[in-house]
Amino acid sequence: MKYTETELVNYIKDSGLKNTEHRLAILTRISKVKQPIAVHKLIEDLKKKYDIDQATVYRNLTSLEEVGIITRSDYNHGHAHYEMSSDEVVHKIICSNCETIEKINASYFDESLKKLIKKSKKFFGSATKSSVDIYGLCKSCA
Amino acid sequence: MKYTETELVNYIKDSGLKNTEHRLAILTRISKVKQPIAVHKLIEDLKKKYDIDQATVYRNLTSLEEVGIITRSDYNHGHAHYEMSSDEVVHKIICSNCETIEKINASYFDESLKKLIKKSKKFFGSATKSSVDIYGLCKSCA
DNA sequence: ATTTACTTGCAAGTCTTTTGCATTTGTGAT
DNA sequence: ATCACAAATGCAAAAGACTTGCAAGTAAAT
Repeated sequence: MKYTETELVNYIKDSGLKNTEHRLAILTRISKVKQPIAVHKLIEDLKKKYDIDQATVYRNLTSLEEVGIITRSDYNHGHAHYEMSSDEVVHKIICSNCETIEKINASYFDESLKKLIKKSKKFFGSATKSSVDIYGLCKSCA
Repeated sequence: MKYTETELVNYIKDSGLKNTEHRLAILTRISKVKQPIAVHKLIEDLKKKYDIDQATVYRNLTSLEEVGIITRSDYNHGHAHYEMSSDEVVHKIICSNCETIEKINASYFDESLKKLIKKSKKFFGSATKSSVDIYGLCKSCA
């Protein structure tokens, strides 16, 4: 999935947030990586190009997540990862050692997942996000 | 699932770890809660009964997880939760606000999950752990 | 009982994330 | 264009989660 600058700007504006240089830079970076990006990596990358404070990055990650543009996931590594939000449920396999995250297509999950989400809504109240994750060791780490 | 003290002691001994008072206390506490317990809660609980240092708790959580007795999960809250390891895949619904975690039975997932794990092994190298999680707001928080 | 490797407590340190406050900047109305 | 105001930012400090070095203690095999 590719995003044009205009698309990203519109995501921000339509959400009610202000379109600031830093906010757009953060979102652009997230939109350009194929896998969820760790916050420390994101900050490191952004600091190369912009004079940006880590507090700004963290505050923007929170606001962008609140409006649903990006999605946070922890992968048992003690720090958060972010990626663009997506309607389609993506299944991931995560290396417990090096934190490599690979998306896996498993559309045969969709039906049972829909069923589970429905059940969850009845049971809980709301269901906004779902994840199907497998943990293991990637070929380099095994 | 209930565990006797002897069972827990055997888990520890069979794993090659030493059966210390603290280690058993930690494992016992984890085994007695029905849902994954947050580390800060675990430390708080244990300090009421034992003179135990947080470093000891963290070190034991790591060692018990390494040998496979307990399982760590982060739920996008910035801190780890632990529960007894289990062969059966349990599906969970997590309240993004208050961190309530409820197990949900969804055995209709088992087959597609087996398929995905098989695929993951081929694709990645190994697949040791899997999770199917739904996030939302519980009835009190909605 | 002795030995040895594993455990623990303590204190300090690291890493991740948040917060208070003064200043700056988008954006909608004038 | 300019104004006004809420939203966003930088900086520095702090809070929260977790780890580490080291000396002392302990489980368990011999």
